[in-house]
Amino acid sequence: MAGIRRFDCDDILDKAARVFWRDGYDGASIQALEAETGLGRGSLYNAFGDKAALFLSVLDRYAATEGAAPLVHLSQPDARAGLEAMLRAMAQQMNKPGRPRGCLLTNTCLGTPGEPAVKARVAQHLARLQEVLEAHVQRAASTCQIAPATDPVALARFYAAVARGLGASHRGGADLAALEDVIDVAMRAWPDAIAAGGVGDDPA
Amino acid sequence: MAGIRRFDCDDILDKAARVFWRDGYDGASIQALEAETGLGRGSLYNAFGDKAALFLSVLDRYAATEGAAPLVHLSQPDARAGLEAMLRAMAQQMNKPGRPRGCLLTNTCLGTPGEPAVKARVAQHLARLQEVLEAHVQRAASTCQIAPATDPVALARFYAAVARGLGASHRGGADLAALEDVIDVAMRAWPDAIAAGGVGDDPA
DNA sequence: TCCATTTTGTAATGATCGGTCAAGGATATT
DNA sequence: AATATCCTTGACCGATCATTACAAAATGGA
Repeated sequence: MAGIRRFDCDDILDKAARVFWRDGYDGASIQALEAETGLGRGSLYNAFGDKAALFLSVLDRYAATEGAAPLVHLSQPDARAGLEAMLRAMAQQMNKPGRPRGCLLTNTCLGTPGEPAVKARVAQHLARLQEVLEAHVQRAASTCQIAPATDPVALARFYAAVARGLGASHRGGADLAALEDVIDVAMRAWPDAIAAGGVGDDPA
Repeated sequence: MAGIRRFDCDDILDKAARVFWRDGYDGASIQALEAETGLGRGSLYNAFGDKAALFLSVLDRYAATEGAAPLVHLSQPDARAGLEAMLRAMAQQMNKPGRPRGCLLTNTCLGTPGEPAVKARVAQHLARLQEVLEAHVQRAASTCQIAPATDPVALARFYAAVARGLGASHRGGADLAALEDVIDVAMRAWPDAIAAGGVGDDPA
């Protein structure tokens, strides 16, 4: 039956990701993983280890591909436009047909990963988004694109929360238009350099 | 041992809620529910039906108590202050000691409720928040508290997404200060009546 | 051609899952 | 006091879970 591996690991990880994405870590059965990947139990265990190890591999690949894709928009010079493009890319991504709803990382974070190692890895990947956003805001501040009084950490926390809110809303059934609305309003919170006041010292 | 019911249904529902809240619907085992409530399987099934029916009862009670509590702030005359008070009440509520992390409704929405009836009920409760927020924004508009060009649905969608983002962030380990930061920034998106432009027609 | 290595398919294992059932005991009604 | 009704207890069921063990098979190198 074998001799040399007959499948592409990344391809299998992508297919397995769909199952975890749809059913959650605990909800994904080995049987479902077999069906989706087309591999037998033996192959899965041999190639990736047990369920937790497989999921960790899935998480890492997801973070490196789907999760990282929208972040490329942050590299454009205009910090505000970059952030907005990132959020819109996330919304577009979620609405691509034939894909499970929501975001794998957010779903898993909110779900019930019995394995502590899984929880830790998810938290690690989510923390990375926070770091990237903080760096983005810091860059905007150092290039005088936002109001000087802005708290960079607070702003990064906000947009990270918005990203999670997008995932949660989409998982709950929101369509693309609803996500676009959320982004429209969220971008109103961006502290343009023209504005006088910083964050939090609103006189109202 | 028995003859007449020896427990308070609402008390049991509160205790059961903690289990579902912590472990998710699928992750909550009957054994854990027995341990938390102090009741035997028979009593649980006799009083509430099967697991799905029990969870529906839990959801309804949660929505009527914990879920509805922050909404009372919306009734104050100042629409902006009311909304901010609601969000801060949610953050305070999540950080009360000894309670599971996140929001039961959001957790369940993101998790994997195998039962379609459960999914539907969660969606129904989450839609109610959306409706309440829409009504709140409509009231703000009719009392000239926000810019006339504001899209009420979009604004309600945004703050509903923020509320879910708060739950997701808290579930992921965020502390009260982080949630306060998110709220600080989110309130910057409120379209005060003084401002000229509406939502979405930003020239940028 | 033949062997060693590695994958693959299948079966079996022990644990846990949600759900059920019969037996027993306490209360309310008469 | 007797009876009927309801609740509780605990054991039990089939199904499914993740995991492991093992034998069959196919390739790569000699």
